[in-house]
This record gives sequence, C-alpha cells and structure tokens, in this order.
Amino acid sequence: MVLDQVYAAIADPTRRAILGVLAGGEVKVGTLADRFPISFNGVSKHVKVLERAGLVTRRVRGREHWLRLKPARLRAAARWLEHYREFWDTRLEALEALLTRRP
Amino acid sequence: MVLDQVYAAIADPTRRAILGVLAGGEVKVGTLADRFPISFNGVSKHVKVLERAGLVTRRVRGREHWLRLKPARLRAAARWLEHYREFWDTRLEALEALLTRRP
DNA sequence: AGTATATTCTACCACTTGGTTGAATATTGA
DNA sequence: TCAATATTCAACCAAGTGGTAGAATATACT
Repeated sequence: MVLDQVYAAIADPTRRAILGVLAGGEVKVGTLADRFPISFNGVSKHVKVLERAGLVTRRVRGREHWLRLKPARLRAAARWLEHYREFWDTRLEALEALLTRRP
Repeated sequence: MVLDQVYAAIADPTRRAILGVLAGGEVKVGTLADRFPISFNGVSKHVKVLERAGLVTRRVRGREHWLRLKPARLRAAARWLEHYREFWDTRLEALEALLTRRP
C-alpha cells in the first residue's frame, strides 16, 4: 500500500525535518547533510526512503543531486487522516460524551 | 516526539484496519482478533502499539478488555500534514509551475 | 592526466518490528 | 472448587531500520 510507505517515511523525525528544509525550495543532498548531526551517508539513506515513498524527487545535475518536494502523496496521506478527523468530530465526540456521562 | 509514534502506528495496514473497526464503536480484543487473519496475540500486540501511541484506550471490564478510539492524537497528526498541504497548495505548486516551465 | 568533490553502493552493527507459540494471570460459570 | 474464557507476558525468529565506515562511481577543476 502507498500509505504504508508515506506514514513510515514521516514517522522518522529526521525525515520530517528534511521535508521541512525541502519546503523552503530545492536543496542538494550535501547541503542537507550539513544541517543534520548524522553522517552524509545517513542523510543519503533518509533521502532514498523519502524518494521511495514518493515524497521527494531527484534531479541529477552533473555530480550534484538536487532534491525537490513532491506533495501529491502527502496530500493523499492527509486526506486519509482528514477522513477520520471529520468522522470523529461529528459522530465520535458525541458518542464519547454519551459514554463518559454515566460511568 | 509524539508524532513519531502516531505515524509509526498508522504506517501498518493492520493497525489502520483496526482503527477502522474501532471507528464503528467499542470492541473487545477478541472480537478484533476474529476479524483479522493473524493470531490473537498478534492483534493484542498491535493494540498495544496503538495504545502506546495514544490512539486507543482500554477499559477493563472483568476479563474483557474493551477498546475505544481516542481521536486527539490523530487530529494532531492530521494537523501537521494539513499544515504542509496548505503550504504546498499555495506556494509550492506555483514554484513547481515556474521550475518546469523552462527545462 | 590527475586530484578534489558529490554522491551512491556495499557491508556491517545494534535495535526494533511483525509475527509465532506456550505459559501465566484473572474472571466467569457450573 | 474446577474448568472454560479472555487476555497479557515472555521468549523466540526472520526481516527491517537507523546508524556507521569504507570503497566505488561520476563529474569538475587545474
């Protein structure tokens, strides 16, 4: 399933932070690596995970790899959660109120 | 971080399905177990993960453990994604249009 | 041509995870 | 009291993960 990879990808705080940096625009892998307290290779691996999840694209320009955010999948992930949120806001909160009224 | 556990929890399709069942109302662990093609203990472990992530609460009634959805954390998770979605919808899609206009 | 730069690939490690099975605990009912 | 029921706990296993280090690859610069 697509959502599996997306949620697994954003479950890691480093990867969420990478997405945060990428939200500011295109960035090289090395530039990312400078910003994080792990090894270059570690960052490279995280980027690959984000790529496999479809959250990031890579544009190889000579020896530099430029990374860009790809919002489509994250939108899908947001939509899944949103579906639940709406459901709960209406139905479940009322149910909760009912259930906790008399213990 | 709280989000780590929430996203890791919903990255597993079985656990997302469990949340789906729980959206229909309170359910016993055993009832859940009947609905999934894994062992009782497997389901019990998944429930524990959801509990640790703060997505589910347990009400022990005699020997039965009744599970209930706890939407707060999922709302927080949705909010984080939503923040990104809004950002991208406005700023990044325009950026993407700009960047892909002239290759 | 040779060196520096940017990056991946491979291999390794400790830890976690999703799954199992079997034993333990607690409650219910005869 | 004893057996059945509902569940967790503990141990184990194979596979995956986040991290590292070192070698390999490809590009750029002098």
